[in-house]
Order: sequence, then C-alpha cells, then structure tokens
Amino acid sequence: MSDACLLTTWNINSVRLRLPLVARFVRERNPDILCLQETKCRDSEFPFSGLRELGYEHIEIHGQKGYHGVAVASRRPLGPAHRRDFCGKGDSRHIGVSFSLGARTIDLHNMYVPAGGYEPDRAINPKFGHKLDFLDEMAAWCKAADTGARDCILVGDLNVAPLETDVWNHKAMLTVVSHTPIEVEKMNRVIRQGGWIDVMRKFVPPEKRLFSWWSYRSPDWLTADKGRRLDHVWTSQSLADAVAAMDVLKEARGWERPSDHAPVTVLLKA
DNA sequence: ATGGCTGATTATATCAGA
Repeated sequence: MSDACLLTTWNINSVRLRLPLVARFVRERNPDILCLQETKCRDSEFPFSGLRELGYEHIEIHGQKGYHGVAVASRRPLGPAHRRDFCGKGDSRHIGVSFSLGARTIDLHNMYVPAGGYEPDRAINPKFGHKLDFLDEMAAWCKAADTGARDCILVGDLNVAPLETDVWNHKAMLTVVSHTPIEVEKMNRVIRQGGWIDVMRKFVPPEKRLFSWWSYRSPDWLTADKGRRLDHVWTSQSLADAVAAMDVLKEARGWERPSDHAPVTVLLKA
C-alpha cells in the first residue's frame, strides 16, 4: 500500500495575525502537515478553531507570550508531543511529534533557532552566544538521539544560511549574522552529528541560488532579491528516497501583509 | 555595503526579528 504526505514548514510571524494567509496557503497547496514557527502567542491564545476549520484536527503547540513559539497542525494523527527546552531558557523553540507514513513511524521535529542579534561576537552580544550554544546543543542532542539511524525529519527556521548560494552576496554576508563562518561551521556539525540530509539542496543544486526569506526592509524585495535560505528541511538517510518533491512558494512573500518567510513544502512517499 | 520594515506589548516607545 502506498502513502503520500505533503509537509510544509513556514515561519508565519504571528499565527493570529496571519491566519487568513494560512487559509490561503491551505487552499492553494493543502499540506497534510503544517509546521509553523514564530506563532507569537500563548497556548491559550492559539487559533485552534481556525485551524480545525481548515481541516487540521491534530494540533500540537509550544507557545509563549509575544515571541517565538512553534506549532504542528496535521490532518493525520500525531504521536505524543514533547517539547525540549534548549539552553534551559524556558522559551518555546521546539516541538517533537511523530506520524505514520505507510508502515513507517517518522519522528518530526519543528524548530526555531535563535536569530542571534546584530553583532556576530558573543563577547558583546549575548544573543549571538545563545545562538552558538543552541547549535552546539542541537548537535549533541541529534547525536544522542541517533537521528541519522532512525526515520526522522527536522524542519524549521534555523536562521543560518550555510551555502554561498544560500545568500544574495556571500562576501558581503560573511560578517552578517546568519552567514558567519562560525555559525555555518556549527550548523554543518549538527548535520554531520545528526546524519541529516539537506533535502532542499537535493532538489536545487548548490550551484543555484535558493532563498526562503526576504527582509521587510526592502520595499523592492522581489527585484532586489537580497534573500537568504534560513528555513530548512532535513531528513535522516533512511528517508532519502522518500522525498519526492520540494518547493519554496516564493509568491507567498508577495501576498498582502506577508510573513517575511516563504513556505517550504516537501512531498513524502512511502 | 548601508538603510530600510513589521509585530507584540496591561504599548503610544521598546524590544525582537536577522
């Protein structure tokens, strides 16, 4: 028996404000599983009914007031959720669930890595230090959980653009948080320790530019195209052949009152 | 390579985003 699952990750930048955009995306793409980041609301304020009306009966969230927050909304049943408190800060940057694909049970991790502030120096910018520590903890956690040897998917706004073609100008971005060598090195270590496959780059070769985020500060974001690939989909090696398609819905960045991130969608086949 | 915008908050300025 064959099974297919469409899965989307999207930094929505306030799920309450942009529920109409979620609805529009669902009308156009209709994913089975929707992973959101920067929901920016407490669990008690989450728009459960709005998502249920869109057909997502299985919802697991990890929210907090005003900032961060992640959610998984699914048409299929989800296994028990767990919420890891990376760096022991009590913030809401991870939710783990599981779902079935054919005969498999797949662990799904939805994450929001700290942005890291402006100055790429942990001595003067604690937010950058937090980001580096977070990536170190991610690497240790992936290794301990043996994600590479299981059926695992990790998605989210990881706030690092690792390849030269993941930013609009590699040289200019070397000192800009999200593309500094130390961040890239630490992200690559997470990928190595976790045995992950960078799925987006299986479909768009490293020679080609690929972005998922465009700053609000550029009114001509489309023509300037000064984007970055901050959003990611990683799978374990066991799922390498299960990912049949991937796309970034860039046009969603041009919708009315958009998120600054575009949704990234993958098709999984069992 | 700089300057630019958006959302949430017991708000009318501040912080965070990246």
